[in-house]
Amino acid sequence: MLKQAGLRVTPVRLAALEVLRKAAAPLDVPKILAKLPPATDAVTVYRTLNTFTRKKMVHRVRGEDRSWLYAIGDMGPERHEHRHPHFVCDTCGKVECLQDAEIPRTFVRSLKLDDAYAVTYPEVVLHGVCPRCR
Amino acid sequence: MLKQAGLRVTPVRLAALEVLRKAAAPLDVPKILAKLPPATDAVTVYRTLNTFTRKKMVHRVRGEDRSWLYAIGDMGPERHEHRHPHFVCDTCGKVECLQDAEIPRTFVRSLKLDDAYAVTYPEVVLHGVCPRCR
DNA sequence: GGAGCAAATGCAAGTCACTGGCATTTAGGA
DNA sequence: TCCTAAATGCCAGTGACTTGCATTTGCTCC
Repeated sequence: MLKQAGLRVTPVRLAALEVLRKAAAPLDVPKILAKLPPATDAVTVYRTLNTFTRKKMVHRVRGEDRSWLYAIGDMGPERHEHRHPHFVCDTCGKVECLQDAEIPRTFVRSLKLDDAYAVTYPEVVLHGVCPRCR
Repeated sequence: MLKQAGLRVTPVRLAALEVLRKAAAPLDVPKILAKLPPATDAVTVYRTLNTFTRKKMVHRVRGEDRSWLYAIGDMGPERHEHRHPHFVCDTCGKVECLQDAEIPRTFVRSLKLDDAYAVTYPEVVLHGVCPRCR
């Protein structure tokens, strides 16, 4: 996979890929770092993930706390596309996955977007006040 | 307004409220700080805004990057509800407002959400690749 | 119109995610 | 095996934000 991208095969890269491969969900850098051997240099990991992103080996998505989360190719957007909306409570700041509600397949189309934009998936965040804060 | 919330009336608080009152859009702390008298202590402003948030005098919404934006009560979510979707390019990371596309009024209802959640506005972020990165 | 005190402030210092510079090491083609 | 560009590791720096603590200041109660 590294060779395919024209990158050298190095221990850090292999380890990072392995962590992402085993991950059940997209991870941010600190979480990745925690799963890597203790002596691993944080700077290298940041650079490694930037490289992976540039080479499109991983998907980089925004986390709820507005950090970047990384996920390996075949478990990227498709598997984690969050077909369900999220709910952000503007009082307590908590975020919930609304598993039950599904974003209609027709939704993106209904926006009548310019064809120049290639949408991979829609993210819906409902703002409001959660049951606990009302 | 401060007294109503059971807070003391102090110069920093008055100035911060004034800045938010005059703001056309939600601001993050650095931006607020820039509009305050030069000698204003950043720590105090952070604390002030946390206090305002706790007392529900301001709305705190998430910014595009990992930051909080603050807006005063009556120009909070309603006036800045971003009735239009946003587009995030997962290649270059840039965020755009898709002014032309409007989120259907019926959208939130169509999700058939639990009544316990009081939705003030829906935020839609389309992920994909922007025209420039294709 | 004080006096007293909790609340608010200001300053120093610390944390945390992340970046840039630069010397050293190393992968991998010749 | 050699050589070089690529990758790493370490240092230091940035920028947003927090914590601790001593000092100041609104505000209540006399």
